[in-house]
Amino acid sequence: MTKRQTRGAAREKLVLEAATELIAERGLANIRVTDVAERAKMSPGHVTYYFPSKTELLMRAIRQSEETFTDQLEEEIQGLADPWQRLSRLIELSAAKGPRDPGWVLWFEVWANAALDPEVAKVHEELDTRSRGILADVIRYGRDQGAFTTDDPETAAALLAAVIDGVSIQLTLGAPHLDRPELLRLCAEATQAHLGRRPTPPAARRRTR
Amino acid sequence: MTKRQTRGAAREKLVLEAATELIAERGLANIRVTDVAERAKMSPGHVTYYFPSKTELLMRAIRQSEETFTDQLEEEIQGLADPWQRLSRLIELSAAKGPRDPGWVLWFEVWANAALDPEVAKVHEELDTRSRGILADVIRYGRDQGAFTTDDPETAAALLAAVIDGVSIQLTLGAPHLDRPELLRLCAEATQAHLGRRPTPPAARRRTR
Amino acid sequence: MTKRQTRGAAREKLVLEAATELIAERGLANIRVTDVAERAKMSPGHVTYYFPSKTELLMRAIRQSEETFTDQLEEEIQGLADPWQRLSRLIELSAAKGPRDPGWVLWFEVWANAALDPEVAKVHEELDTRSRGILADVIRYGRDQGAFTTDDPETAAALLAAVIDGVSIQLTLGAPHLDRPELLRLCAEATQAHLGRRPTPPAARRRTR
Amino acid sequence: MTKRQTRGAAREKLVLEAATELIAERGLANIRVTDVAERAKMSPGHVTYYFPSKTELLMRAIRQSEETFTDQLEEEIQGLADPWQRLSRLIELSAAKGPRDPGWVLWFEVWANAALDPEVAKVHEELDTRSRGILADVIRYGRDQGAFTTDDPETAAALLAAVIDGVSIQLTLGAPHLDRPELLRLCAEATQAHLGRRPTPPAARRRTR
DNA sequence: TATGAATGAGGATTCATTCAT
DNA sequence: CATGAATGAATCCTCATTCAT
Repeated sequence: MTKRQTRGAAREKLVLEAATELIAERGLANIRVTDVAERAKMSPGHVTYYFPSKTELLMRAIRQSEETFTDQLEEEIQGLADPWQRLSRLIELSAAKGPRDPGWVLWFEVWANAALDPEVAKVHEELDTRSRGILADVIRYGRDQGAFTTDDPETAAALLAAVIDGVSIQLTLGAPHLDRPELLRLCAEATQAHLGRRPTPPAARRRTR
Repeated sequence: MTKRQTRGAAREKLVLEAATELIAERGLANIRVTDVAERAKMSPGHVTYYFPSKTELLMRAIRQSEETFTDQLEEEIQGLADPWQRLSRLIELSAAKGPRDPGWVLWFEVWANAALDPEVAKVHEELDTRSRGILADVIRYGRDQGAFTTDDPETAAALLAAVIDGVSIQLTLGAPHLDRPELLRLCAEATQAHLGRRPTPPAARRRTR
Repeated sequence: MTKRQTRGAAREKLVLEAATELIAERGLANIRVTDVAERAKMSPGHVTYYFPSKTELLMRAIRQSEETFTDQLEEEIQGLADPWQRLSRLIELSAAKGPRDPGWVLWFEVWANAALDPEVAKVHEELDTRSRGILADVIRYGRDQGAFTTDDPETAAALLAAVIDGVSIQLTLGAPHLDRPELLRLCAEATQAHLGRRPTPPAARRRTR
Repeated sequence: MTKRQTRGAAREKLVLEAATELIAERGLANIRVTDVAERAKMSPGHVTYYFPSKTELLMRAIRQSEETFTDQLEEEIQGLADPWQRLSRLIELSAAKGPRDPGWVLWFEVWANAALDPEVAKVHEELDTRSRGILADVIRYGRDQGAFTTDDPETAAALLAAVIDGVSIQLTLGAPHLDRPELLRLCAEATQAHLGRRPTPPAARRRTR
């Protein structure tokens, strides 16, 4: 890898980061190529040089953001031996941290656009599949450890994904009716009910998506 | 109400319907005042006459769509005496009907915009509150009938809302991993686990949101 | 025709005229929508309102210019009873008036673009067909009057068109080797040779295309 | 000439050829420096290194293309002793070969641009003069051989040039009214009429401009 | 020589909004 | 009420040209 390539990759990453931030802040439809360029400290023309179309740019930004999160999630999860703790930590890390959580605002954009644009739909499915795979892995691990009772980890993962999504919507939009710990407890409870008993109440720690 | 007012109201409704359809089809960001005017068979100038700003127009379209649905939902639900049946029918009517369900695509738009625009956030909270109120009513009814065990219908409603939302995202985006009946069963199951046993298997009928 | 329509048509004509002038002055590739708008005294957006694309605008400008000329040509030609005079006047009116003759610069643009763009090719063929039709009519008239000898007016028209075009290129580009009267004489001579003898030398009058 | 210079000249020629092809294919206005660079298999920066401005590049491409053709034309013509044959072969080689003949599409560009840009006008005059010189030479040769009757070869050449140009426009733009042999016959006929009788029927061979 | 990343002015096109009719 | 022509700011994208390597 030459110096030039390194530099190019670095600048590309800059653009991606700028785009990611801006989408979360203002929404896909409300940012201009120029905004991204400004934040990435380069010319608008150069943003287009790397990313031929606006859509292209935004798609890539979304994918990168999610991959970064997933990598961190998997790594942290591996360190926990107790299945219930692992599950509970997964929920805590995945669910929205609170109003306007950038990671989830990004997901809202993906959902809205995936429903309309086949290109985005493809990206969504890809990310969604990987994400659900991680959930299923956690469940399989618990089953193999004898902690969970299930013969269909995929279905359990679908339920888990649904609750996390549903609860995160409420958290991201600042639903004033329940606080975060309570909502996360609901997630865990629903999953536990599906996977078997032993409601080990999860200890809560923090981490921003 | 004079003839003129009646006519005006009718045309206003036309615009609203046109806007609602278009948002679900193409997304908030991709429709123009002119598009709405064309579909409502009037001039762009006249659309603006009724709705001073584009935002205004879209906000009202969203609210009206949801109110229509809620009205129908409540009416149909009232007719069912059995609490479990009522709950199960609620889930069935509320959850997405399948890929690209217009009602849910609209919700995706609301989420994405509510996270960024206080105006939309206000509308979202209003609609969301009413919606969760209906869920809580169903749960309270079940508790009063002795079918459900809970001393916090609001929390139960929050869980129910979360699962319906989460599952509907998967259905609307055409997740290929599970089919609708199975996903609805997951919703019912999770709610039942929270509210007490007695898993009355829900009878399935159709209705479009 | 209402006042509004009249006004619309008038403004459309304004745009057309502005575009025609500008193309002849600077060439198709070197004018901007803004330039046309400025000369037509309206906003650039409105130019696009009438003519969705730049190409569209320019095509129409070209067609209108040619039609105007053709109409005038036909009218003037009709007035001449003598076939040789009619032919000679046709040549004089059609051929380029001198360096940078606007009408012919426009034709250069048409040729260059017709060779590359099917849309323009279609317009060219249409105009070219009408133009050659007029030449053929003049020749047929001469034959019917007993002045010309030919049993194929179309072929004679093709030759006449070729000489006029060829000579006009030289005149428009300011070829310094021959003057206009001499070149027009060559056109007439070549046609006469093809159509029969009696080389009535044409009397020259002026008219700008 | 060192190896380096040879290599440089070779690359320069590559650029010229690429530009020539592209202009004929897409038109002067529709090609980018980058396009030329791609076809010449070098970087856009390097194309600019050889040709400081886009205009410069295109001018030279046009000139080179024409010189190549003229050289070949003169060589082939020399081989024919019979004046009428020489003339007829000249017409055949010079006139457009059919729709979209690249050499003539290039000429269309030159005409269109020469009418507007003095730089191009200069190049056009230079090429045009040389070209008409060849025609005049052929005519002088015929006169010296006693085949043609004329005391003004320049004028005869002007007529010949005009017919060839006019007929080639029709051929290049795919005029569907006459076929090539017939049109070439018209060229020869018109020239013969001007130069004297003795219509030696021309033998037809091929060559691309 | 040669590269290709980077620039940034330029220009077509879009579209909410206004307003004369 | 209703129209739709007219506006012109906003914005995406293009591309000749530069320059560090």
